[in-house]
Amino acid sequence: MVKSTKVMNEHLQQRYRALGLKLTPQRLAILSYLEGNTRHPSADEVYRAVLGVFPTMSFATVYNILEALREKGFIAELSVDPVKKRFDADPAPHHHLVCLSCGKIEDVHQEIALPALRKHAGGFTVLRSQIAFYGHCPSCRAA
Amino acid sequence: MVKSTKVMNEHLQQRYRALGLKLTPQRLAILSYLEGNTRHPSADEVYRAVLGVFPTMSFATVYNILEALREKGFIAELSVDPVKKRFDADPAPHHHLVCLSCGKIEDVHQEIALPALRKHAGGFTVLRSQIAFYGHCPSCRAA
DNA sequence: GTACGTGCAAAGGTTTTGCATTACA
DNA sequence: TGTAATGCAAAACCTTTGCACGTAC
Repeated sequence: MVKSTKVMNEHLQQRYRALGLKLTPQRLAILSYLEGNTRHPSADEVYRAVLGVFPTMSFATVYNILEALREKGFIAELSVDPVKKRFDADPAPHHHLVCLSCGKIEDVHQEIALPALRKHAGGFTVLRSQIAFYGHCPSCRAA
Repeated sequence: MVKSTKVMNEHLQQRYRALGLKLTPQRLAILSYLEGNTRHPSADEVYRAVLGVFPTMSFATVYNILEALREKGFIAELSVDPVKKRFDADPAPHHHLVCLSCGKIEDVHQEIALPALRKHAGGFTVLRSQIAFYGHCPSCRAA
Protein backbone atom coordinates (compact mmCIF):
# COMPACT_ATOMS: atom_id res chain seq x y z
CA MET A 1 0.00 0.00 0.00
CA VAL A 2 3.01 2.29 -0.04
CA LYS A 3 3.17 4.52 -3.05
CA SER A 4 6.82 3.88 -3.71
CA THR A 5 6.83 6.31 -6.60
CA LYS A 6 5.75 9.20 -4.46
CA VAL A 7 8.58 11.57 -3.74
CA MET A 8 8.55 13.60 -0.58
CA ASN A 9 8.57 17.24 -1.47
CA GLU A 10 11.76 19.23 -1.27
CA HIS A 11 10.54 21.42 1.57
CA LEU A 12 9.86 18.45 3.80
CA GLN A 13 13.27 17.00 3.06
CA GLN A 14 14.91 20.25 4.00
CA ARG A 15 12.94 20.56 7.20
CA TYR A 16 13.86 17.00 7.99
CA ARG A 17 17.57 17.47 7.51
CA ALA A 18 17.50 20.77 9.33
CA LEU A 19 16.48 18.88 12.46
CA GLY A 20 19.55 16.69 12.28
CA LEU A 21 17.79 13.59 11.04
CA LYS A 22 19.45 11.43 8.44
CA LEU A 23 17.30 10.81 5.42
CA THR A 24 17.51 7.05 5.07
CA PRO A 25 15.38 5.11 2.57
CA GLN A 26 13.50 3.54 5.47
CA ARG A 27 12.57 6.93 6.84
CA LEU A 28 11.57 8.14 3.41
CA ALA A 29 9.32 5.12 3.03
CA ILE A 30 7.63 5.72 6.37
CA LEU A 31 7.32 9.44 5.71
CA SER A 32 5.77 8.71 2.33
CA TYR A 33 3.33 6.29 3.87
CA LEU A 34 2.35 8.79 6.53
CA GLU A 35 2.16 11.90 4.35
CA GLY A 36 -1.50 12.80 4.07
CA ASN A 37 -2.48 9.55 5.77
CA THR A 38 -5.58 10.00 7.91
CA ARG A 39 -5.85 6.41 9.13
CA HIS A 40 -4.07 6.98 12.45
CA PRO A 41 -2.12 3.74 12.07
CA SER A 42 -0.56 1.69 14.82
CA ALA A 43 3.15 0.85 14.70
CA ASP A 44 2.22 -2.57 13.40
CA GLU A 45 0.18 -1.12 10.54
CA VAL A 46 3.08 1.10 9.55
CA TYR A 47 5.39 -1.88 9.70
CA ARG A 48 3.24 -4.04 7.47
CA ALA A 49 2.62 -1.23 5.01
CA VAL A 50 6.30 -0.49 4.57
CA LEU A 51 7.35 -4.15 4.35
CA GLY A 52 6.32 -4.09 0.71
CA VAL A 53 9.08 -1.60 0.00
CA PHE A 54 11.59 -2.81 2.58
CA PRO A 55 11.37 -6.54 3.17
CA THR A 56 14.16 -6.26 5.71
CA MET A 57 12.46 -3.56 7.76
CA SER A 58 12.21 -4.52 11.43
CA PHE A 59 9.87 -3.49 14.20
CA ALA A 60 12.73 -1.89 16.05
CA THR A 61 13.38 0.42 13.12
CA VAL A 62 9.73 1.33 12.83
CA TYR A 63 9.56 2.23 16.50
CA ASN A 64 12.83 4.13 16.27
CA ILE A 65 11.63 6.15 13.33
CA LEU A 66 8.16 6.83 14.70
CA GLU A 67 9.67 8.00 17.97
CA ALA A 68 12.15 10.23 16.16
CA LEU A 69 9.37 11.72 14.04
CA ARG A 70 7.21 12.29 17.09
CA GLU A 71 10.02 13.92 19.05
CA LYS A 72 10.70 16.31 16.19
CA GLY A 73 7.04 17.16 15.76
CA PHE A 74 6.45 15.51 12.39
CA ILE A 75 3.75 13.26 13.78
CA ALA A 76 1.72 12.93 16.98
CA GLU A 77 1.07 10.00 19.24
CA LEU A 78 -2.55 9.32 20.11
CA SER A 79 -3.93 7.87 23.33
CA VAL A 80 -7.27 6.77 21.99
CA ASP A 81 -6.80 3.05 21.73
CA PRO A 82 -6.31 1.66 25.23
CA VAL A 83 -4.23 -1.27 23.99
CA LYS A 84 -1.77 0.19 21.53
CA LYS A 85 -0.30 3.46 20.45
CA ARG A 86 -1.67 5.03 17.32
CA PHE A 87 0.08 7.69 15.33
CA ASP A 88 -1.36 10.76 13.73
CA ALA A 89 0.35 11.94 10.56
CA ASP A 90 -0.99 15.42 11.25
CA PRO A 91 0.81 17.03 14.19
CA ALA A 92 -1.32 20.18 14.10
CA PRO A 93 -3.78 20.45 17.01
CA HIS A 94 -7.14 18.96 16.19
CA HIS A 95 -9.75 16.68 17.68
CA HIS A 96 -10.99 13.17 16.98
CA LEU A 97 -14.10 11.14 16.39
CA VAL A 98 -13.72 7.59 17.63
CA CYS A 99 -16.06 4.78 16.64
CA LEU A 100 -16.83 2.66 19.69
CA SER A 101 -17.57 -0.35 17.48
CA CYS A 102 -14.77 -0.59 14.94
CA GLY A 103 -12.18 1.73 16.46
CA LYS A 104 -12.04 3.96 13.40
CA ILE A 105 -10.65 7.40 14.14
CA GLU A 106 -11.57 10.44 12.13
CA ASP A 107 -10.13 13.92 12.35
CA VAL A 108 -12.14 16.93 13.45
CA HIS A 109 -10.51 20.11 12.26
CA GLN A 110 -13.27 22.35 13.51
CA GLU A 111 -11.93 24.92 15.96
CA ILE A 112 -13.52 24.57 19.36
CA ALA A 113 -12.99 27.23 21.97
CA LEU A 114 -12.60 25.92 25.48
CA PRO A 115 -13.17 28.06 28.56
CA ALA A 116 -10.40 28.59 31.05
CA LEU A 117 -10.36 26.00 33.79
CA ARG A 118 -11.46 27.11 37.19
CA LYS A 119 -10.11 25.84 40.49
CA HIS A 120 -10.15 22.36 38.97
CA ALA A 121 -6.90 23.05 37.21
CA GLY A 122 -5.07 22.14 40.43
CA GLY A 123 -2.16 24.35 39.55
CA PHE A 124 -1.54 22.67 36.20
CA THR A 125 -0.07 24.67 33.38
CA VAL A 126 -2.14 23.65 30.40
CA LEU A 127 -0.23 23.52 27.13
CA ARG A 128 -2.76 21.93 24.82
CA SER A 129 -6.02 20.07 24.90
CA GLN A 130 -7.73 17.50 22.79
CA ILE A 131 -11.32 16.40 22.53
CA ALA A 132 -12.32 12.83 21.78
CA PHE A 133 -15.86 12.39 20.52
CA TYR A 134 -17.03 8.82 21.01
CA GLY A 135 -19.87 7.36 19.01
CA HIS A 136 -20.64 5.15 16.07
CA CYS A 137 -19.55 5.61 12.50
CA PRO A 138 -22.09 5.31 9.68
CA SER A 139 -21.13 1.78 8.65
CA CYS A 140 -21.24 0.46 12.21
CA ARG A 141 -24.56 2.15 12.86
CA ALA A 142 -26.01 0.45 9.82
CA ALA A 143 -24.95 -2.97 11.10
CA MET B 1 -2.71 0.76 51.00
CA VAL B 2 -6.12 -0.88 51.09
CA LYS B 3 -8.27 0.22 53.98
CA SER B 4 -9.40 -3.27 54.87
CA THR B 5 -11.68 -1.96 57.57
CA LYS B 6 -13.70 0.16 55.20
CA VAL B 7 -17.09 -1.30 54.47
CA MET B 8 -18.82 -0.60 51.22
CA ASN B 9 -22.06 1.14 51.90
CA GLU B 10 -25.32 -0.76 51.78
CA HIS B 11 -26.64 1.10 48.76
CA LEU B 12 -23.63 0.15 46.66
CA GLN B 13 -23.93 -3.47 47.67
CA GLN B 14 -27.58 -3.51 46.65
CA ARG B 15 -26.83 -1.88 43.33
CA TYR B 16 -24.09 -4.40 42.81
CA ARG B 17 -26.22 -7.42 43.46
CA ALA B 18 -29.07 -6.00 41.43
CA LEU B 19 -26.84 -6.21 38.39
CA GLY B 20 -26.31 -9.91 38.90
CA LEU B 21 -22.76 -9.67 40.22
CA LYS B 22 -21.73 -11.92 43.08
CA LEU B 23 -20.18 -10.08 45.96
CA THR B 24 -16.97 -11.98 46.52
CA PRO B 25 -14.36 -10.77 49.01
CA GLN B 26 -12.01 -10.07 46.12
CA ARG B 27 -14.56 -7.80 44.50
CA LEU B 28 -15.26 -6.08 47.78
CA ALA B 29 -11.55 -5.44 48.21
CA ILE B 30 -11.23 -3.92 44.74
CA LEU B 31 -14.40 -1.89 45.17
CA SER B 32 -13.13 -0.59 48.49
CA TYR B 33 -9.82 0.34 46.94
CA LEU B 34 -11.53 2.15 44.09
CA GLU B 35 -14.25 3.91 46.06
CA GLY B 36 -13.37 7.59 46.09
CA ASN B 37 -9.99 6.84 44.53
CA THR B 38 -8.91 9.62 42.20
CA ARG B 39 -5.58 8.13 41.16
CA HIS B 40 -6.82 6.57 37.93
CA PRO B 41 -4.85 3.38 38.60
CA SER B 42 -3.70 0.84 36.06
CA ALA B 43 -4.64 -2.81 36.44
CA ASP B 44 -1.23 -3.46 37.88
CA GLU B 45 -1.63 -0.76 40.51
CA VAL B 46 -4.97 -2.23 41.55
CA TYR B 47 -3.38 -5.65 41.70
CA ARG B 48 -0.51 -4.56 43.91
CA ALA B 49 -2.79 -2.54 46.19
CA VAL B 50 -5.15 -5.44 46.79
CA LEU B 51 -2.38 -8.00 47.26
CA GLY B 52 -2.04 -6.79 50.84
CA VAL B 53 -5.54 -8.02 51.56
CA PHE B 54 -5.56 -11.02 49.21
CA PRO B 55 -2.12 -12.57 48.81
CA THR B 56 -3.59 -15.13 46.43
CA MET B 57 -5.15 -12.53 44.14
CA SER B 58 -4.12 -13.04 40.53
CA PHE B 59 -3.90 -10.72 37.56
CA ALA B 60 -6.61 -12.66 35.82
CA THR B 61 -9.02 -11.93 38.64
CA VAL B 62 -8.14 -8.26 38.67
CA TYR B 63 -8.78 -8.00 34.96
CA ASN B 64 -11.98 -10.01 35.27
CA ILE B 65 -13.28 -7.78 38.01
CA LEU B 66 -12.26 -4.52 36.40
CA GLU B 67 -13.90 -5.58 33.16
CA ALA B 68 -17.08 -6.61 34.98
CA LEU B 69 -17.17 -3.29 36.84
CA ARG B 70 -16.60 -1.37 33.64
CA GLU B 71 -19.29 -3.25 31.78
CA LYS B 72 -21.79 -2.54 34.53
CA GLY B 73 -20.89 1.13 34.69
CA PHE B 74 -19.23 1.15 38.10
CA ILE B 75 -15.96 2.40 36.70
CA ALA B 76 -14.67 3.80 33.41
CA GLU B 77 -11.71 2.87 31.29
CA LEU B 78 -9.41 5.71 30.25
CA SER B 79 -7.40 6.05 27.06
CA VAL B 80 -4.94 8.59 28.28
CA ASP B 81 -1.84 6.50 28.76
CA PRO B 82 -0.73 5.19 25.37
CA VAL B 83 0.82 2.05 26.83
CA LYS B 84 -1.65 0.73 29.37
CA LYS B 85 -5.25 0.99 30.36
CA ARG B 86 -6.08 3.15 33.31
CA PHE B 87 -9.29 2.99 35.26
CA ASP B 88 -11.41 5.80 36.60
CA ALA B 89 -13.31 5.06 39.78
CA ASP B 90 -15.75 7.78 38.79
CA PRO B 91 -17.93 6.69 35.86
CA ALA B 92 -19.73 10.04 35.59
CA PRO B 93 -18.73 12.09 32.54
CA HIS B 94 -15.91 14.46 33.28
CA HIS B 95 -12.62 15.64 31.81
CA HIS B 96 -8.98 15.18 32.70
CA LEU B 97 -5.76 17.05 33.25
CA VAL B 98 -2.72 15.00 32.29
CA CYS B 99 0.80 15.86 33.35
CA LEU B 100 3.15 15.35 30.42
CA SER B 101 6.09 14.80 32.77
CA CYS B 102 4.92 12.40 35.46
CA GLY B 103 1.72 11.05 33.92
CA LYS B 104 -0.43 12.17 36.82
CA ILE B 105 -4.10 12.46 35.93
CA GLU B 106 -6.46 14.81 37.68
CA ASP B 107 -10.21 15.12 37.29
CA VAL B 108 -11.90 18.19 35.87
CA HIS B 109 -15.51 18.29 36.92
CA GLN B 110 -16.20 21.65 35.36
CA GLU B 111 -19.00 21.45 32.81
CA ILE B 112 -17.84 22.46 29.38
CA ALA B 113 -20.32 23.03 26.60
CA LEU B 114 -19.19 21.81 23.20
CA PRO B 115 -20.67 23.07 19.94
CA ALA B 116 -22.30 20.69 17.52
CA LEU B 117 -19.88 19.28 14.99
CA ARG B 118 -20.20 20.52 11.46
CA LYS B 119 -19.53 18.51 8.33
CA HIS B 120 -16.49 17.07 10.08
CA ALA B 121 -18.68 14.64 11.95
CA GLY B 122 -18.57 12.38 8.90
CA GLY B 123 -21.91 10.89 9.73
CA PHE B 124 -20.86 9.79 13.21
CA THR B 125 -23.45 9.59 15.93
CA VAL B 126 -21.73 11.15 18.91
CA LEU B 127 -22.64 9.61 22.26
CA ARG B 128 -20.19 11.28 24.58
CA SER B 129 -17.03 13.32 24.50
CA GLN B 130 -14.07 13.83 26.71
CA ILE B 131 -11.46 16.53 26.90
CA ALA B 132 -7.87 15.86 27.86
CA PHE B 133 -5.89 18.89 28.99
CA TYR B 134 -2.17 18.28 28.69
CA GLY B 135 0.37 20.24 30.62
CA HIS B 136 2.58 20.14 33.67
CA CYS B 137 1.52 19.64 37.26
CA PRO B 138 2.86 21.97 39.97
CA SER B 139 5.51 19.56 41.27
CA CYS B 140 6.86 18.79 37.81
CA ARG B 141 6.93 22.46 36.88
CA ALA B 142 9.00 23.17 39.96
CA ALA B 143 11.58 20.59 38.95
C1' DG C 1 -26.70 -27.70 44.04
C1' DT C 2 -25.54 -24.71 40.36
C1' DA C 3 -23.89 -21.11 38.06
C1' DC C 4 -20.49 -18.00 38.41
C1' DG C 5 -15.90 -16.48 40.15
C1' DT C 6 -11.10 -17.42 41.29
C1' DG C 7 -6.27 -18.73 40.65
C1' DC C 8 -2.60 -20.56 38.12
C1' DA C 9 0.08 -20.97 34.21
C1' DA C 10 0.70 -20.30 29.66
C1' DA C 11 0.01 -17.78 25.49
C1' DG C 12 -0.80 -13.55 22.73
C1' DG C 13 0.08 -8.94 21.52
C1' DT C 14 2.77 -4.58 21.91
C1' DT C 15 6.95 -2.15 22.87
C1' DT C 16 11.79 -1.84 24.23
C1' DT C 17 16.72 -3.10 24.47
C1' DG C 18 21.57 -4.65 23.25
C1' DC C 19 24.70 -5.14 20.02
C1' DA C 20 26.94 -6.05 15.67
C1' DT C 21 26.57 -4.28 11.03
C1' DT C 22 25.57 -0.78 7.65
C1' DA C 23 25.28 3.67 5.41
C1' DC C 24 24.23 8.64 5.39
C1' DA C 25 26.50 13.05 5.46
C1' DT D 1 35.63 8.67 8.34
C1' DG D 2 32.61 9.35 12.15
C1' DT D 3 28.29 9.27 13.78
C1' DA D 4 23.90 7.80 13.63
C1' DA D 5 20.57 4.35 11.90
C1' DT D 6 19.32 -0.40 10.89
C1' DG D 7 18.22 -5.27 11.72
C1' DC D 8 17.94 -9.20 14.43
C1' DA D 9 16.83 -11.62 18.43
C1' DA D 10 15.62 -11.63 22.92
C1' DA D 11 13.49 -9.60 26.74
C1' DA D 12 10.10 -6.80 29.06
C1' DC D 13 5.41 -5.44 29.54
C1' DC D 14 0.50 -5.55 29.39
C1' DT D 15 -3.54 -8.30 28.65
C1' DT D 16 -6.16 -12.43 27.64
C1' DT D 17 -7.32 -17.37 27.74
C1' DG D 18 -8.22 -22.26 29.32
C1' DC D 19 -9.28 -25.03 32.70
C1' DA D 20 -9.57 -27.14 37.34
C1' DC D 21 -11.17 -25.81 41.67
C1' DG D 22 -13.85 -23.08 44.94
C1' DT D 23 -17.70 -20.39 46.67
C1' DA D 24 -21.70 -16.97 46.84
C1' DC D 25 -26.34 -17.34 46.25
